[in-house]
Amino acid sequence: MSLPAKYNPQNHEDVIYQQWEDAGAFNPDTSTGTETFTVILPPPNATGTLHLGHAMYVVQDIMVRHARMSGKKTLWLPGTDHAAIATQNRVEKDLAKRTPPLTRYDLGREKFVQQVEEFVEQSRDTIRHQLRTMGFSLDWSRETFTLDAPRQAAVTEMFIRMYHDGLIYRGNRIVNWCPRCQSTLADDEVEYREEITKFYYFKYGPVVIGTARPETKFLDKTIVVHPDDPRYTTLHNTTLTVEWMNGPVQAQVIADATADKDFGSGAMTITPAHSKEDFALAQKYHLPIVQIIDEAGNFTEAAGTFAGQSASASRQTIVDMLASKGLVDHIDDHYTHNLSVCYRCGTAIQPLLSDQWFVHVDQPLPAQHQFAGKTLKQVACEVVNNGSIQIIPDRFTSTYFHWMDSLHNWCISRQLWYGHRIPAWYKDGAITVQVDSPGQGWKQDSDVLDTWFSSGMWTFSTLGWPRQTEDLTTFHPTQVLETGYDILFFWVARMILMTTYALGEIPFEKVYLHGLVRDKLGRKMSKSLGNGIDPLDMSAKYGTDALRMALIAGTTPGNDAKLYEEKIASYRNFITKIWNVGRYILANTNLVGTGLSLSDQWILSRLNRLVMNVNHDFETYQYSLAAERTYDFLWHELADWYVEIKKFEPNPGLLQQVLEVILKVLHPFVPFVTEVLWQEFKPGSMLITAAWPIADAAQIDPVVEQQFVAVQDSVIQLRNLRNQYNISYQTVLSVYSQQLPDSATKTMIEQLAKVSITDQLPIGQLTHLTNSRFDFGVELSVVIDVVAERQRLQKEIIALEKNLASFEAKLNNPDFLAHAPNDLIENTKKLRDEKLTVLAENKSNLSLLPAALQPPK
RNA sequence: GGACGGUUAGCUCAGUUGGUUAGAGCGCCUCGUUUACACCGAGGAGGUCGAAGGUUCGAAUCCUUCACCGUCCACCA
Repeated sequence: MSLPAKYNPQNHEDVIYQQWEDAGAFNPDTSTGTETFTVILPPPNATGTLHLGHAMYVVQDIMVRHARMSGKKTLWLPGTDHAAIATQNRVEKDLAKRTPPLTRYDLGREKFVQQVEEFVEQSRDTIRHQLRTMGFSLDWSRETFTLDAPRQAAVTEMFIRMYHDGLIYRGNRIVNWCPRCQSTLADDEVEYREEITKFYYFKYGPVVIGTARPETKFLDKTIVVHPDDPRYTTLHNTTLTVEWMNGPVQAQVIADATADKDFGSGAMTITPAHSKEDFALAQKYHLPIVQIIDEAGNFTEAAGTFAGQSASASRQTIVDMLASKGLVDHIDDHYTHNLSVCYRCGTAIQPLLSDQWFVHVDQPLPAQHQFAGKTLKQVACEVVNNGSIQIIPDRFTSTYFHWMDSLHNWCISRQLWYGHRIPAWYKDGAITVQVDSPGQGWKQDSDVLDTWFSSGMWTFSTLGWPRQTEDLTTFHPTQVLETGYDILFFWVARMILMTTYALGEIPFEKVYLHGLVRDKLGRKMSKSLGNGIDPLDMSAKYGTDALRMALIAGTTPGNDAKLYEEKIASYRNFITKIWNVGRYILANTNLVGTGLSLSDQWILSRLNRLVMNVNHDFETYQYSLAAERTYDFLWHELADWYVEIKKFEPNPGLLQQVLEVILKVLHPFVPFVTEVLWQEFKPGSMLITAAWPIADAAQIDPVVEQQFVAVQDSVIQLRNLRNQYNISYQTVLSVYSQQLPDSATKTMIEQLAKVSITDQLPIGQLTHLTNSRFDFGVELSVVIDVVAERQRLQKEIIALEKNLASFEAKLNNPDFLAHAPNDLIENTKKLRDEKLTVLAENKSNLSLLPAALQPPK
């Protein structure tokens, strides 16, 4: 059976994945390991398809495959997130495209939710397929969904517990309202967009006030000035009658440091129902709070004649009206400010007053709790602070603390139809929180929960909580959470909050944050830019293994990585290389000899060194380094040198041994091609039979490595000489050496450089090879081009002299001799002497050159 | 406004606790139809490590300041 010269991934990947799945190889229940290794997949949103960001899950697959091969009972648990806002928006968008366009209200809640569920079912199928295509070794038997029945039960239970512990409350607060989504948003779901707009200055009694949003100012009757602002000292705590939008109003003046003396006129009026800061002031001074704009973005009755009209559309009318009253002082046309917008749809946020559910992050936990007396916030800080949870890279730790410090109570109710219904029931002003309806006439809260509430429970709800399942005791806490740094706050922080509360333990030991995948120009990949790369396209074109390598190599934790097709193509070449090395070795196993030659000892030393280094890389989460190291070994040591040497040297059966180990080391990165090759010479699936290799330190021999480097150096020198003088490999070059190397080494150099080494002094003059550890000479008569040879020697001499100068400078420096470690000094001396010898030879060659040969005519 | 990250070869990036002559891949140039591989092989050119100071026998690496690019947080009516 002979393998084709090119590896075609499409012929193997699906088959191999199916084999793995059929064998139950991803299910930890089949493992006899005692130590567990658990990773819960960050659930992709059920909004359609996976993108390259999700392809970064490959980091988890590498961790998980490595752990599994190392004998650990390994669980990687898949699932999807219902992503309330995102999914609902997606379906609403589809509805709007229909003829005639539909809204969710046309369908009604029940039918609409049904539509969303159908869409989600379809998405989840696509996602399952994509995750398999990427080769991810997920335990599909434990697949979950944030909105399936067990998770529903868990979320409801959590809400009820937190409510009874006083950690969830209902309150009337300013919230971020998205008029398009018709829902509240958490603080961190609000994004800011810089915008140049008009800034209006109005005459308001004796002061001038500034605003970017005149339409909110109808009922303003409180002026705030800074206590130390000399311009307004006389006004403090007075009440004035001022002419305003709907006629004269009674306005009181408050002195409070919130007012910025240097901004605008230094005086402002406040709008308590539509600004967080103003709301806080209103509470502080017990001012009336009246809503002017409603959930739809229209004026309420409070706006008088404007009631029912769109607030944003009425801005100009209102300004005109004030102008006609002579109340416009001036207008600044180039005011830059940050407009707050919805992170989902980009619509401008309308802050407004509303009854909502909140998680209380500053409420001490009850007496019976593990962390009794501490607040959620404190616990979440503590577990990171004391090292129970480690964030990689470390610098995100301070970001985490900073965010935690400024965390306010978390608004968790969303006015959506799709999601976890809030288990609160109302009747005649009474409220009760429980799973089922208390009885006749009780109405359930119509809101659903923020999607991060359920994903915050992800490490334990997926394992069966609140039931004390075997999975929960076996696999929790998990070892690693691997995700993008962009959701450190959204998700990671909330998982820590909720898990420490629910279980009294951490959700994971390490948080490994990967960077974002960007295009070649460093831009975020997005549909609107059209610069996205579909992982499935790349997988089909270059193979999954190549895509995986491209995603890992050159990426370090927390730093963004660029991905482009050429990079994937170059790793496709690497996969072909693996294939061909494997193919060659498997076809040439019969040339058996005995005893270990220099090259055999060398490859064993290098191989064991590689395993040792890769182990260290895994321990320190440096997957990119591990991948590159292995790449380099396979291509530039095993293939370029060892395999080439074994074409003429007796083979003591090492080739296959080396292949076996290198396939294992490669497997977490490129599971498919390694599995295919494995099955060519081993019974059974690699995934089940291959154990992670152990480095044998006794095989690592620096002396052997050094000896081999000398051979490599000489061969490269000789090849270089050939290239320089255009001497074809058909011509066997005669090389003189006063002392012949041992016969195996002699053969190696002769074969690899296509030369013949002799100790018979030739008739003509010799040119010595720079740096050659074997002190080879080549007869000058074969060097045809005297001018070129002169140039070559001169160049070498200049380089050598430069080197020499730097060594001499060090060695002549008494401080260096006094402070530097001894071996460094010795090494420097040795190098200096070597350079000196070679330099002398080169100079002598140069001086002989014109005498030995006539210059060309 | 506050903080963080980046700046190393034409491009994309490595560079472990300061220590021999700063590396790789791609690209480029020269050569090669040597039966594992042209998705290949051999060789080569190319960098005063963003700038300026400082610490040190010794700095890409540590410290200070600055410049440019990027990101996050906060947000002023």
